[in-house]
Amino acid sequence: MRPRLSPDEAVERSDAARNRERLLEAARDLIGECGAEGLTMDRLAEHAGVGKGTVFRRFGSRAGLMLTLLSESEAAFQARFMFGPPPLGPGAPGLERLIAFGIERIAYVMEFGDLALAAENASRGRVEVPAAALWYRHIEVLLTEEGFAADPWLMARSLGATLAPDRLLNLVRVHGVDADRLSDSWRELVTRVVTAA
Amino acid sequence: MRPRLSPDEAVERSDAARNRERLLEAARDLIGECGAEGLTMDRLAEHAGVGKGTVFRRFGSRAGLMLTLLSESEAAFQARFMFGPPPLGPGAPGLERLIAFGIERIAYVMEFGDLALAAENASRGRVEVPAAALWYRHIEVLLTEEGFAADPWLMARSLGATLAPDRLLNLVRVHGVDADRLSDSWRELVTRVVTAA
DNA sequence: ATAAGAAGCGGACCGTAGTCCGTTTAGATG
DNA sequence: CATCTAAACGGACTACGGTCCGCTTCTTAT
Repeated sequence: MRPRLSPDEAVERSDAARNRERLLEAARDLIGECGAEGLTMDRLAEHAGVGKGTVFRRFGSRAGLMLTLLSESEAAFQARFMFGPPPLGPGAPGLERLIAFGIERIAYVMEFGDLALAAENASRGRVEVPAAALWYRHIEVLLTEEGFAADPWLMARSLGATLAPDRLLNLVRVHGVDADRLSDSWRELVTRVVTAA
Repeated sequence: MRPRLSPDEAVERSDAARNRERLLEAARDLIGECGAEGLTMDRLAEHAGVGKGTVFRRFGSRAGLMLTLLSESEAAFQARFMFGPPPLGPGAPGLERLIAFGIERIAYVMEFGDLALAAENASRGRVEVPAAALWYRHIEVLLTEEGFAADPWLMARSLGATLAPDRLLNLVRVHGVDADRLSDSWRELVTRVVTAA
């Protein structure tokens, strides 16, 4: 009898693995050529030499694809604020970590912004980027650590909204704001929020 | 010779006016039936008995249509915070007006959120809702009035991001947060930002 | 090796926003 | 009333994201 595999340990079929590699490579190619917003699922399928159905089978949606492309850099970012050296990682006071978090996030968006933007726009009904829950939680913990008692859960989300890629990119690209100015404003914001009135 | 009219005083042709009325009525009908997200441009055209091209000629895009539908309530909202009675309108201290502004905005989004959401999603490249410039300016002025000196322009936009319809609706619909809690958090936020450290 | 069944595959198909362009018509002119 | 022209019209067309389902291929048990 064929051993039933639990979903976790299900093995990927070899052809499936090959196609996934092809698709990711093709995706990076196309993004390199045309930018993230120039990547369409049809062109990706054609460029990778697979059917369109395969693309959607792998990644579920365009957003899912973008998320996959982002995952390494996202993971690296997460690792840095959770386990890395201070002031971003543990070891520094909460406020300093909060400031560092925003500044690093701003830098991150400057680098991977288009991709993050494409990942956010789940076509149907605003699906939240899964990593976001982690950032919010992180901010919430730091707020609490600094003695912020009034609904830190919600305040974390408000502060996090300030760092949303679409907003930041809009400020930079349309209004010509630079990263330093964004960082200064973030510092001012969180400092005032944390400092008891 | 036919007098040349400047673009401002160009008169709308009678058939155009008739069609616009038909379209707006049909749009309100369909939204009443299916909600804002259920309104498609094809169905609108059919329901109004006009061609699809006419719909786009009138409103430019789906977002433009939604904006038009919102315009009266938007105008009313603007009038209230610019000329209405305190604490929302002039006459109250800046901080109180700021608090009132957020609370009213939250209430507004609870009422017209879907429409506002549909108006925001300009399909091509993040066009800013024109009214937003006014809100931001309003917040900026109030911040300055309260003695906030560190880049009030940018801080106004950060605070404004907190009140974005997609975010608020997500909190309410997905996380079950209610308007009062949002209002409390807003009060806390702006109070801390305005109160000098 | 063979058979069986699950996993994967592909591309026709759908709904949607938005564009294009040949045709119609309002309404001003004489 | 006849004429003329710019504005308005309409619907076929494109591009895109996403779904569906009959066919193919990998994997494993016999």
